[in-house]
Parts: sequence; C-alpha cells; structure tokens
Amino acid sequence: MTATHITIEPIVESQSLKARAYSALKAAITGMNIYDDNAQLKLEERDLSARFGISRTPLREALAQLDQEGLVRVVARRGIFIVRKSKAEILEMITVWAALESMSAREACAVASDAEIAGLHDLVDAFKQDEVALRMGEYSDANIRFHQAIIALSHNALLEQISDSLFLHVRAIRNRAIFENDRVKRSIADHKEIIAALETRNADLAERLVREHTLKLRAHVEAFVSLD
Amino acid sequence: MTATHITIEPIVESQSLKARAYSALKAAITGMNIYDDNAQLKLEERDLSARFGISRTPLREALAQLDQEGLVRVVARRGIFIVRKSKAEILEMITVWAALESMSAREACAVASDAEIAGLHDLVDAFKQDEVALRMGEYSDANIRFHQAIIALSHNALLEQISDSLFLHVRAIRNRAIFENDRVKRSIADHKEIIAALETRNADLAERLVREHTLKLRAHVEAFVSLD
DNA sequence: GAGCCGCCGTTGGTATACCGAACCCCACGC
DNA sequence: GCGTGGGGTTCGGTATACCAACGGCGGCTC
Repeated sequence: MTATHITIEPIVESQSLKARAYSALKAAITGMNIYDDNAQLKLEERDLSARFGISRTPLREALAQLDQEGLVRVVARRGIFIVRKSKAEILEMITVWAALESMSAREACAVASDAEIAGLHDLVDAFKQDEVALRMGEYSDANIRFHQAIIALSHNALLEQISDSLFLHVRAIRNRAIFENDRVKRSIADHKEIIAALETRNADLAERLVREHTLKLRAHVEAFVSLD
Repeated sequence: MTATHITIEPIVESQSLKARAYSALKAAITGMNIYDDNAQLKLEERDLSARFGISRTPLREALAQLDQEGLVRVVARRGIFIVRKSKAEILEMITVWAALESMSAREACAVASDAEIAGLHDLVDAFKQDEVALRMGEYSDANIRFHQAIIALSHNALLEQISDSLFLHVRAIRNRAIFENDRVKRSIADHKEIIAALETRNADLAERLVREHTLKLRAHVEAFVSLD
C-alpha cells in the first residue's frame, strides 16, 4: 500500500516554448500603452530571444502568430513593429463586434437558460454599486465583461473566439476612449434593457438593443476619439 | 529620354518561401475533398518539405498559420492532420456568417453607391440564366460569390477578412451540402428581394432578409446534412 | 500461447549557423 | 555645403543538425 501513498507529481507539463513565448509577448504588448508617444514600438528577434532565454525558432513562431492576429507586424530585414490600430480599423472592429453580439443576443433567447440570463444582473449591479469603478478604464473593462457574457450565452464557441480577438484590440485603446459620466449611466440603463429583453425571450428586441448600444459606442468613438 | 523608354522589370519580388508554401498548402487542402473516406488526412513535415523543395523551417511557419486558421492540426510527435469540421462547427460558422452578412447589408444601405448595389443583379441574373449552373457545386460557388459581394458593399475590410476565412471552410463541405432544386429557386428569389431592399436603402429590411436567408440555410444543413 | 517490457524508429520541437538584402553613416567629389 | 556612392552593420529568412517523446513491434518470460 505504500506505493499508493506517495504524492504523485502534478506533472509539470510545461507547454511548448512557442506557446509560452506567445503568451508572454501577448501579455507584454496588450499590457503596455502603445498609444503613448514614448512607447517602444520596435522589437528585434535576437534581443527578444536573449531576454526570454530561448532560441529564435520558437520565438519566431510566436511572433508569426501575433503577426497574423494583427498585434505586431514582422517586416523582413527591418524589424518587428507593434501595431497601432488606426481609427478606421477600430471603427471596423466595433462594427463587427456589434454584428457578433447582436446575433449572440438573438441566439441567447433561444438557447440560454434562465439562470444564465439571470447571471447578467450581477455583472451590472456589482459594477453600478461601485462608484469608484466609474473611472473610465475600469468601466471599459466591466463593460467588456458584460458584453463577453452575452456572447457566451449564445453557446457558440466560434462567436466567442472571434469576439475575444476583437476585444483584445479594443481594450488597447481604452485609455483613449474616454467616456463622459453621462455615457456610463446611459450605458448601464441600456444593459438593463438588454437583460430585460433576454429574460422575455424577445429575440428581435434583444438583437436590436444590443446592436444599437454598440453602434452608439461606434458613433461616439467616431465623433470624439482621436488616434494618430 | 532613353532611360524612360526601357521597360521596367516587373520586379521578381517572389514572396517568401513561407508565403508560397502557405498558399500551396491551402490550395491543396481546400481543393481536396476531405470528407471522402479515403482521403489522406495525415501529413508529415519532412515529406512536405521534400516535395516542396524547401527546408522545414518556412514550411513549419506555413503549417503553424494553417493550424491557427483551423485548417490543420499540428500534434507534437504525432503528425499534421487535416481537420474535418464537425457539423456543430459548420453550424456555428453559418451563424457567424449570418451575423456578419446581415450587418454588412445594413451598412451597405448607408455607404454603398447605387452603382455598386446595381452590380448585384449581374451575379443573380447570370447565374439564373445558366440552368447548368444549377448543379449544386456550381450553385454553392455562385451563392458564395453573391454573399461575398454583399459583404464587400459594407466597405469594411475586417468584415470581408473574417467572412473570407469562414467561406474557406464552408466551401469544403459544399459537396455534402446538397440542396434540392426548389431550394435553389427559393434562394434566387431571396436574393432578388435582398437587392430590392438594398436599392431602397431599407437597412432594417435588408438586414432581416439577409439574416433569415442565411439562417434558413443553417436550418437546412442542421436538418438534412450529415457529417461524420 | 499470451502478455508485458524495452528497444528503436518516427516525428515534431528546438538550437544554431549562414545568407542576403536594407539601412546607416561617412568619405569623397562636385 | 550638399549630394552621392560605397562599405559595414543589422536584421529577418532559410537550412540543417540535434533532441526528446510517443508508439509500434519484437522478444522474453511466465
């Protein structure tokens, strides 16, 4: 019986170097404010590989993946550049977001359980009660969490996956997309209406509310946010 | 003046080996019928690199990209496997497609020119007149071209990009997604209605028609198409 | 004869060396 | 003083060698 008593190693099972380099780079890039004029936007393979302590091969594969996702751009014989999204690209992302989330709301009316929909209240209420959270950066994060929750209700993994990659970029400009306090209050009211529509399983209404809510954000960004 | 008369070299500018390997592999994979039971679904890096005449490094980068796009799956120490999409995944793709295209129709009402919208007629008419094209494979291609055209009218590069990657997968099952002839005629009628809505700039109607049209396809696939 | 153990081949993961093109800077000439 | 050209340096692209783990197969044992 002694053999069964020894504690089994949890198995390190460290993922591949490529995957780890990818995660580290992604966190580093999304974490920094790339719209700061002093931001370092150029990277070098050899420098990065030395700092990560790995060879260039897995690092290059991680960079190629980030390149495909649009976070960086690898230019032959020039270097690796962190991508700053243009305002037009941000607006396009918000439009796609509106399309995906409004469809998610429609789907949610058909497939989400009552309990799942009820769970949305927590995301709005917890946020509403915390006035400190009204600071814009925090608001943006909470806002994104609410919308991600709606997308999750569609039970559609592809919708979630595409949306996540969009949020990744939208979050990068949150420090620039400053909303007035009135917008935040209006936004919370919108969220409550959306939840109500979902609860009554009114797919057409839920879809319309979500779409209009997000397109309002787009109009706001278009009118008041300046990039570049 | 002689200098200005010499013909300028078209610039060889052969893309990187990675890009070429990527294109070649993508064409090979999308071109084959992966749902044929006899299909060869396993690949090997060394074999492919030898057949392409390049080393494994650029080939691996191309494979990594295809892996991320979901066309293949690279499994450590096992091999590379061409991915067969499950029926559930196909349905999810059609759902996302419906979301993107209905939003595109809405956007098109605001930003597309009359001439652009008028151009849609050609895609429907040319197809309608060619009865031979009613063979299902052909229909599916023409169908996809029409829908891609609508998405292009949104003037939103991101919408187009995401949609293209979806069509890539949807087309792979076209040989299985056999529609009855009645469905084709109904589909053509739908297309005409969609064009009419776009021409009158009725965004709500255009969006709804596009969405319902695509969701009808989803319902049909769900009911009648069997995969795996 | 059946089942288990270990060897070995296969295959993707990683490290490293080399290559050639683009950029930068300085020297030279006008 | 300015423009130009050449050479060195920098950098990503590519090739290749080595590694480690998974799985199949054969032999050994009971």
